[in-house]
Amino acid sequence: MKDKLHSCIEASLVELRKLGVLEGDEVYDFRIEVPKKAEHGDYSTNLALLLAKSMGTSPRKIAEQAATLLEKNELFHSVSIAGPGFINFKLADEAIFAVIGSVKEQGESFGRSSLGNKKSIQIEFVSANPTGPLHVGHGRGAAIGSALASLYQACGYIVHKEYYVNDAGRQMDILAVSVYLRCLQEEGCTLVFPSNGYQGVYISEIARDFNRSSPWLESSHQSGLGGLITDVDTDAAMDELIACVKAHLGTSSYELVRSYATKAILEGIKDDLRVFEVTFDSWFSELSLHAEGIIEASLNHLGSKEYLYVSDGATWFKSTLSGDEKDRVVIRDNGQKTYFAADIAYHAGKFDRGFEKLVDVWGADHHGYIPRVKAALEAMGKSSVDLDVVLVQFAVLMRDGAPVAMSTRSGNFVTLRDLVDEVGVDAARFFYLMRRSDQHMEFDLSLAVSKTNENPVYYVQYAHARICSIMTQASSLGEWAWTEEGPKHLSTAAERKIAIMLAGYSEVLISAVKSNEPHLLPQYLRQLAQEFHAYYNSNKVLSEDKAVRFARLSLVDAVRQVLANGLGLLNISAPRSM
RNA sequence: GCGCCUGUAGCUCAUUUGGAUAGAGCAUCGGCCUUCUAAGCCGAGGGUAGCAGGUUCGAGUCCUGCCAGGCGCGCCA
Repeated sequence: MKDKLHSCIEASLVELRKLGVLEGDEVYDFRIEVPKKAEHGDYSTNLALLLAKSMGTSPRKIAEQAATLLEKNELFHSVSIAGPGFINFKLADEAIFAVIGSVKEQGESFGRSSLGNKKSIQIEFVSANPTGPLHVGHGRGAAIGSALASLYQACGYIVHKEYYVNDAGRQMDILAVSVYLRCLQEEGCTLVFPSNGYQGVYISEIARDFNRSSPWLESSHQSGLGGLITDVDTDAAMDELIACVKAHLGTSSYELVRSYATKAILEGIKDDLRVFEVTFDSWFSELSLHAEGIIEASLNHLGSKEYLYVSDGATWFKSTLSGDEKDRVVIRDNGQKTYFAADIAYHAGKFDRGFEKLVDVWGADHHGYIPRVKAALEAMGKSSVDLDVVLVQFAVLMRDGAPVAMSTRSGNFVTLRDLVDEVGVDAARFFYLMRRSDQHMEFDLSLAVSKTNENPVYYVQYAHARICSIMTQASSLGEWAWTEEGPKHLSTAAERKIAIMLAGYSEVLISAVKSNEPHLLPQYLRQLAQEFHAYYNSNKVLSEDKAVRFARLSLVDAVRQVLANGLGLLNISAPRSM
């Protein structure tokens, strides 16, 4: 509808130029908006305010001239001028309620658009280190990433969802050592478990399973690790411990422990996501980049363009060339490639795989990482503007009014699975998606768990269920249909408001995609549900008057369809009864 | 110290990307089930949008300076 208005106004601009009222051929970025107050009409535009600025005349005067022209269009019931020079439109009933027919006709695909023009986009999200189960912090990234994926898809993009598995590097060594120490303990060895190892109970469970499946370990258990395990919890001590375990087990056995542990954790993560109904198209292993020499290749590429230099025995990437605070190490003086080196190869590789646009969903604590990745993409000859990084803030987890400390290392955290078990997928998702992702969010566990009825998801779902119930009863009264007479029987402000909201659904999806802000959809759905609930309470849908009944049924059925479509994109159920 | 982000009702958050009188939920108070689901609706109270300037027809939104909070600042990932 806004598009239609937009072209009407464009046409009137041409007229104004012909009449000599308007000079030049400047393009004006005027906006069509739905005013907050119904008295201001169905739609309004700030066109005259913009014109006045460049022409140096009074906005109201221009508005009047434009309004006289526009009034001739049969789309409008009336055109008026208000305030500093807003042009307000009241549309003809037929135009306003035409959306009902569109919803009916398009059904599940109502709201979809071709904005993306089949552009291929990859969305990477969650990508949590495989060192433990997903906790409630990861849940937000999972919800946002999957919602974004659906939104992009609805807007005409070809979407690929990926999970980047950080299965290489020191953290995985720490994981392997943690598991191995638990293996020894299971077999009766007494040892001091380092506090900077992974201490969650799930580590012991993995160790137990591993012991059962790998009796070859027994000999190594018996010999123990000697006196090398200390309770000094420094990074250096951990490195020493890692080296010690590697030497003790030998490379192949050590790799066996490590890959077993990684696999077990990853299976757990996949399970957590399955329970949360989040799916991925691919799981990309960081290890595979190392194994296949891909990192090497991308470093060579950077080297050949003179983006690398050696200093203090390490190899550095000149990220400051693209505005990063400092240059970054890609190869440490011990010869090991950094995580960043892998990330360069990974991100550049995404474009080589054919994706035209990338979205990364990261924890907000990684914000300092953006400049170096963008710098790397530029240096690799890719366009950094095709990478959007969506930062997801996860500030405080509250229980009984007090913050809950969370740490993967200590195993002291609330898992995503626990949350989903307690409140269900629908409530958890809606809760995560309701607020701007880059905004700190207070997650009140006591509230989420104990008073689930306060979750706004039920408010939206309830509206849907209510309409379904009406529909069931309507069908028992016989066939009904939306006819040309319909608009005549829909005349209240509330009915217009609902129709305008329905017409704006597609734009909500588009702006959510353009700004990577999925929360716009839940906000919209809540508002639509609110309009419906209010309408329901003051107007009987199943009126005695057949014509009125048909019109109202058509309106609320369109609401039902849009609620269902929106909830569907968020992967939240739209129950027929509650 | 430097960088990024944030500051809106008692609490948790929105605010159509610079628009008209800043809105919801929770909490408090008062109404509405003998008409379609009360997980709902209607009403009341509650605001110097951190503070101070600036930009312009117009600022919660943009700019500057303070104040407060969060995160980041490693040859970790």
